[in-house]
Amino acid sequence: MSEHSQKLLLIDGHSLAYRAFFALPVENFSTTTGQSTNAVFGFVSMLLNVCRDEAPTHIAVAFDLGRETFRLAEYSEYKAGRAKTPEEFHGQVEIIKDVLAAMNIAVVTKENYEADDVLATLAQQGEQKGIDTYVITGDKDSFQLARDGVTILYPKRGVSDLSRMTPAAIEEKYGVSPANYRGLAALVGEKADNLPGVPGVGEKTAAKWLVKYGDLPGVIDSAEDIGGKVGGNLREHLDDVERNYRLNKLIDDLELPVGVEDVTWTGVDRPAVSELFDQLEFRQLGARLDALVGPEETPAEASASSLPEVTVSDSAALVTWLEGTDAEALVAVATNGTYELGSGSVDVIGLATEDSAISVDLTTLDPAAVEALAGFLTSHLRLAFHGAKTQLKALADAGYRDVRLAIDTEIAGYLLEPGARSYDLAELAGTHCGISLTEPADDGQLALDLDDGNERLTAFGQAAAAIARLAPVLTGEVDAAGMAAVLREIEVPLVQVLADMEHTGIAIDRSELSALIDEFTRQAETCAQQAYEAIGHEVNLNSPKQLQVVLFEELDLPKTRKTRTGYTTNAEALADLYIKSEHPFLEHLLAHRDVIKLKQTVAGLERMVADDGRIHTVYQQTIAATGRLSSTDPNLQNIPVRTGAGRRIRHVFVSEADAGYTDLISADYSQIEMRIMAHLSGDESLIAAFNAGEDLHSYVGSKVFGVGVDEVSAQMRAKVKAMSYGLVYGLSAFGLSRQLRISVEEARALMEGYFERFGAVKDYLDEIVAEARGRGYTETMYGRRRYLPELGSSNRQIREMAERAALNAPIQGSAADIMKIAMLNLRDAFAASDLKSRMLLQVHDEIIVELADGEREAVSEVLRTTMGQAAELSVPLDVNLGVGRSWQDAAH
DNA sequence: GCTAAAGCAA
DNA sequence: ACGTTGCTTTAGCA
Repeated sequence: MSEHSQKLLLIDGHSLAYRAFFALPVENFSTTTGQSTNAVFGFVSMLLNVCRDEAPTHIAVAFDLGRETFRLAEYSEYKAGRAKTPEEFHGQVEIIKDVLAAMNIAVVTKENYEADDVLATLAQQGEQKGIDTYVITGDKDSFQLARDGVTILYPKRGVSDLSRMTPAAIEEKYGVSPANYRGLAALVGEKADNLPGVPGVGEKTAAKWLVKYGDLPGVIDSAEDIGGKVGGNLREHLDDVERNYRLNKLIDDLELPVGVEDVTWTGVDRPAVSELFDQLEFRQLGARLDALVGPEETPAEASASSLPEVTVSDSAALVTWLEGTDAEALVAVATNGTYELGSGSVDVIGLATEDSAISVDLTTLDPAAVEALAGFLTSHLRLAFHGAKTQLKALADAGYRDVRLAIDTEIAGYLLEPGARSYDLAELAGTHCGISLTEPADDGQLALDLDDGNERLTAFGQAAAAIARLAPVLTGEVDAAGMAAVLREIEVPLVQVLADMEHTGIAIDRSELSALIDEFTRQAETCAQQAYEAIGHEVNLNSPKQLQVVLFEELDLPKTRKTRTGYTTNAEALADLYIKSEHPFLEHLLAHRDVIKLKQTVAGLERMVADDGRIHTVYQQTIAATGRLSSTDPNLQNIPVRTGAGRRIRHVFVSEADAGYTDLISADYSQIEMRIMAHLSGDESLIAAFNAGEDLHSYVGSKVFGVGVDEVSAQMRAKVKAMSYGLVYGLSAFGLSRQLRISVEEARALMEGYFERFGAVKDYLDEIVAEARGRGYTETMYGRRRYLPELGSSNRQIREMAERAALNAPIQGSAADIMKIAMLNLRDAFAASDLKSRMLLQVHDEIIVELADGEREAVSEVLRTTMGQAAELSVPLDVNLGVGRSWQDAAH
């Protein structure tokens, strides 16, 4: 290529990124992970346009480097008074640099110099080599660089519309040559750089003087000759003008690590750019890049088509495959099985490495093959599953015990995006590996043709093959996000602990349960009859719609708070209505509500009692966005406890005396979230409160109300307690006032008093939200993330919800992490001491253990110390214990 | 089969 | 508008 056809493109990276940031609405540009991308998008879009229009052969992007520029050293007020850069801009410059790296575009910086100096130096070099040069920058000082062969592309509005500032264009616009532009800028001043000019002198006057006296030194020499008010101003501000003139000169002879010849543009690393654009969720830019450099061959198809062919294997082939598999290799497993009400079975297993996959019908295996498979599953060190827990339970029931889990791709997917709805294997394989997969029908959806048995079989081999490909990709992403320990040391080991707890289940006193059902059913009927009598007819008390007719039309009671579909009939509103009207219908309706809820709860429990007389709840490990577990089938984490009638339900959860388990023991963390808040905020007063050994809320109350601990009244304690707990949820003064039934003013005063005493808590909560807004996610003590893209929403309600979620997530999530660590350590501690007692339930901050005969003292000690030592905080982790035959009796 | 409303837990 | 994280039940609609 001959020299004169070369074209050099020089870009001021920071200046263009910053302009792009303000040109594009930030709320329209953010990834699902919460990273703002508007500046990146605008910058890259501009870059692609210019590359298309100018077809440069050389490109360099300069960034400012170092805070102590020589200009600042000379003038300490340089660029002072600039608005702080918005949170959402942070990080975007680094991403732009990543994109540039992927596009093989040189990034040039020079310590203590600004980007424009770098550009001036490169432009100077370009000119000497006779290369056509284009400088893109939002800084007008660069106009001094314009000459034949050096054009400034100056963004008019936003970044997409660039003015071509040739020497002629500058002359026309400002009335001075590019060489004189510096003088003009010095006279006029530059507000953005905090460089004041001569008052009353604008571009027109400055240009007139420069033309008349030749250049700025000429103007200064002739300052005495200039009359009028502006002449006087000039003479008064000569120092400023000379300073401006010195500072706005761009340095064009820097020693740079690279020269013009080093910034040849050789084309883009298309796969790297694609991956970045995927991460940034840029769709249209990929197509525009294709138009520029030609489309990429699709590696997605390549990897999908290279998924290994699935071989349907018999006993002999299975044994051969197992023997031929490297002991170090990652082996993925996908099974077809069921597990319900405490027992399960498996009939198909798919096994795969990265390049080999088999499917096996387990019902056809001979004993030797079964033994070989069982041995493999318990000994192989790198087994990967997708949703292992159910499969481990089913495998155990089928005789394949102690399967050693190394990685679960569903959990890895959850950690990467804990707010997602599901972690479907086919979806993850598609988005992370470009594999398209038709999912095997799992959970008993076996309505397939028997003729199609082969297809059903191979589906599991194929799933295993996808897992084998997916696992290293996902673990790499988890590691990169700093969650390696959360995955490998908490979540994956926990799978077996939960599987064991679910498999064990908790014993139910069935006769007592059915007696409760009868009792609640009778009471519900009585309440219903009384309610009907009060209004003279029957109505479906479970139907809010029908109730609204009765309450607001028939009885003409005052309207309650509006819901989307009408007026609320919730308990709070009904209680208010009862105070106002004293209508007996309301009384009976509320009583019915209470008792029907209890009836539903106990009836639901009875349906879930398995043949072994126990309830086997299922813990969901990939649902709660904060890292908590949840419980289903049935939910044992919301069994009533606040009312006497509710607590009677806990009386049916018992230890199984006949099997040698005398009691249940319940261990719960005392105020764990408040303790975490004390630890994370480092608030000395709150830490002191926990170390004081007094009742926490009374102690805090004594500080807030300025009285002695003994003088804290029950009301004061209740207020402080509500306040303390509300903090963790982002409670407002309004919410506090409503909960405590006090005025908003009083609630606000209470909050102010609280924050006065516990200021570091407030600072910490504010900081969590600010930090989350900046980087797009929150983090627990152990690095578990929660992404909150809604923090950038322009919808206030959505944004504020995200803010409350942000301040809650690290606290609730750290508590969840600590409890999970405690559970792992408890499992080990029980095993180490050869204790027969076993963990049954987890209710967020509580563990229920079934206590084997004679182990009360030992287990109590293990629970207290293991839970207490699960984390090292700056406050003690207190554990409360209670023992009794039933869950209720074990309450403390 | 879906959503809304209700209410239970930490 | 106003307090986080969940699950289950029922009614009522499609």
